[in-house]
Amino acid sequence: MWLVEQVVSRRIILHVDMNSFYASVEMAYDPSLKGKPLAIAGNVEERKGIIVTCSYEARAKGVTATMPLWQARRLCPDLIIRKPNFERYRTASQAMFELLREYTHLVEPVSIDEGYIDLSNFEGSRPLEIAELIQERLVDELLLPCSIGVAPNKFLAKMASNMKKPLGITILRKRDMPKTLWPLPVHEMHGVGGKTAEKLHTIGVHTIYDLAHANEVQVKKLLGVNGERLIQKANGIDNREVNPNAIYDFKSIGNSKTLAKNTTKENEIREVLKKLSHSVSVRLKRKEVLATKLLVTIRYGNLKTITRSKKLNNPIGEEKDLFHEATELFFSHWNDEPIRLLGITGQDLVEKDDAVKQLDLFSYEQDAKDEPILSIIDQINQKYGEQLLKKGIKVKGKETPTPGTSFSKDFFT
DNA sequence: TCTGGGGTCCTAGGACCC
DNA sequence: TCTGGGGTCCTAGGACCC
Repeated sequence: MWLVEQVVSRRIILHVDMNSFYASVEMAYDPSLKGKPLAIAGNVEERKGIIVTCSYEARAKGVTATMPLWQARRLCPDLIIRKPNFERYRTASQAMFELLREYTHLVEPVSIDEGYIDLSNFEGSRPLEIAELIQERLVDELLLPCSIGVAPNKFLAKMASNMKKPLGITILRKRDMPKTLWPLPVHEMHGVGGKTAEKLHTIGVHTIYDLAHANEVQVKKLLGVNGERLIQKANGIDNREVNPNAIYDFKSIGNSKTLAKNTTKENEIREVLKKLSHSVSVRLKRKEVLATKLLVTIRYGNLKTITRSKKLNNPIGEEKDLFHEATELFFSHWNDEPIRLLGITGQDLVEKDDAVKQLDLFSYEQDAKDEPILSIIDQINQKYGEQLLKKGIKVKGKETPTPGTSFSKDFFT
């Protein structure tokens, strides 16, 4: 126990946070944009465009992320607006993480533009020197500015990287907390949003100090298990590890689209669901996974948003299957009011190979009673024959198990 | 002229089973 | 007569983050 605490307390974690990432990448591609008020905005030609991110020159004029485009233009008439170019951002992101991995493999990307590094076992230079080197190199080699937090755990590193922007490096030790962390309003804490802050205010918690010293029972009653975690973090305790493999266990893949105009037309709705099914299918295939649960999001004209989901008998990934399930879900729950946004998300993802094995076991049990055996074999062959063949598995057609018995491994040669 | 699109995690109620 | 209690699965919604 003593040993564990020694090890834990000696960790050195960096949080690297890229400064106005999309805008910086655009500036790296087109140096003429440098030093100018630049905003990246979606839906530029439609009425619902909002600012995704903007340069510090734009921020100086009052432009902020999520601000409607028309409002940003009014605040900053010479604002340069670019549409997002995700391919570019992904490429820049990869280059950025590769640079970080030159120092250790213990790099955990959190999103496209931020990540944690565990330098606890790094020999040689001091953590601050490494942070400075990383920051310099990202600017010199990729033209991308970042802020870095250096701390004994993820939470403090995250809070630290947020303290100096742009191009800051902040060390936040536990003994610095009373001076730098505790005086901050509680809503500036990572994990505390508007609603949680409001709830905390009702019990007299206004600063991170207040939270650190709040009554645990009271906070837990108010916020559930999250309340306990928040109190721990406010006290500088966070034992979460830096996990370089976290990016591989993604849980869902979805796409949604705010329509140019609200609609009640069925053919338009089908058209949108079709496009969404297509893009989700492409992304599922790229990651070689299938969805065992499908979620449809409907946002009405009054911004009321509902989700309807369905557990699927068989994992799916094909556009037509996604479309089929999505339309069924949609039309059995739509209240006929005008639609503003539609979304399709595949959840509970399984590896394609696993899915094939499981499907065979189940599909026989479910379908066998009503259908001739051969047609089930045909079904499997039709749907998965290609994949099975690739793996050197051939489905036998001559076996005739009694309906009601389940498939065994012997069913495949 | 308000408010996009990609996610994760947690909670809570009902069904169902033992 | 008047109904336990625990566990799991499914679904819907909410909060939060970038």
